[in-house]
Amino acid sequence: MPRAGLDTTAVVAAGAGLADEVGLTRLTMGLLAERLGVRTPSLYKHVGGQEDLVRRIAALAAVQAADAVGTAVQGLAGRDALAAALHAFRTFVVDHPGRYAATTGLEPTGPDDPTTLAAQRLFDVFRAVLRGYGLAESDTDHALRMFRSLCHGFATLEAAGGFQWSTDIDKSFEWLIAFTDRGLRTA
Amino acid sequence: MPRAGLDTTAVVAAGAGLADEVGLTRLTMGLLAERLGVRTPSLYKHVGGQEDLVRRIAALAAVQAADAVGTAVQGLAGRDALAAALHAFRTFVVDHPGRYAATTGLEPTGPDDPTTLAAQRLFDVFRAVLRGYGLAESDTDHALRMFRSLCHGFATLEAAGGFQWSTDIDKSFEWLIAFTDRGLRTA
DNA sequence: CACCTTTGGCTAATAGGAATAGCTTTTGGC
DNA sequence: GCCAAAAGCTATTCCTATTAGCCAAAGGTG
Repeated sequence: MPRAGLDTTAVVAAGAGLADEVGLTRLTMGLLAERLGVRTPSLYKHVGGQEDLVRRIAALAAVQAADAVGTAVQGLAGRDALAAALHAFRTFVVDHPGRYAATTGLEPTGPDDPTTLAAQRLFDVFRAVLRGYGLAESDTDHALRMFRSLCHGFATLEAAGGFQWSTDIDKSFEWLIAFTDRGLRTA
Repeated sequence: MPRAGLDTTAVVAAGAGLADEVGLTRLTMGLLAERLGVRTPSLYKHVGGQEDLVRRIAALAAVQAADAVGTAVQGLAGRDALAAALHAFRTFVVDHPGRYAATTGLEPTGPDDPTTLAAQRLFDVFRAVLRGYGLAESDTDHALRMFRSLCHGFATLEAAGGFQWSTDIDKSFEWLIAFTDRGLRTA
């Protein structure tokens, strides 16, 4: 029997892709194994189990989101940076709902948790965007949390199909950007 | 064997309570049955299965949240109403993380879905709060979505322990209220 | 009160997914 | 070519959801 040549990274990447396709809740070890052309128990040579797999997918998602937002923000400041960051984040979540879902609802195990570290990168990018608004030092953490709540809330609601009625979601998003920009400038 | 005297409402209520205690993901039919002093299959006389149970818990949560926020807002307007609504919502989610989690991540089955109807009640309360700001008709839906994203994002992040570092969460929440009020008044 | 239908509980059994044990073969360094 | 480690496999266990089918309790009706 020829070997599949898997390793942890490949398994996690495939898991993330599969989660995006079928939804995180329907991501099963058997389905992932089938996708990789392997029997289920073989996966346990590369990941510790389903919980470990989800944690690793979450870490991957955090890194990728931070990269996407960081790249989008390059060379911009103020409202342009804000709009670019929000757009990039939203796009990431819409394109990768499964792996983003992995990041929600996991209690952090500690400060050396890879997921925590990856999330830190995303915070740093957001913090850089806020810097352009010249907030007082004492306001920065609050603004960061507000910012994160807004991004996370909008993204999860949209990904879950939570916005029911007909008004154009893109327009709402632009409105939200303008709203945030206004609020930050008058802080 | 004496009867336990269960009905659908009792099962759902117990399920919601248990979800709050142990977390929605650890809510199992066996655990719920044990809590009710009954064997697992008996639950299927009252609810259609686990998915149905979660939907019913979600509907319950939406109704209760709408009641809590609606009551808190009574007789208030403007910034006071805004602050009261946000506080009530946050308190509800912190006190009932399990049942609130049930409301997230379920695709709406249709417009006559009880969960959708219950959520509608919550929207109406929020809409009433916004009315106090005298927004243009065209802005209302956008503001409503923004509002909802903010509430949902903050609440889920806090419930998941997502706010890591040390800054006081209550202070951040007050800051968020002031921020929103400012943004809405200059809309 | 006897009867009988409905209802809510039970035991037993099925199905499917996660995870482990232990065997086997490939792979890569020497 | 030899050998230890790694990566796959089959077989098995455990746990949870769910269904089938039986039986007793409640409650209405003569």
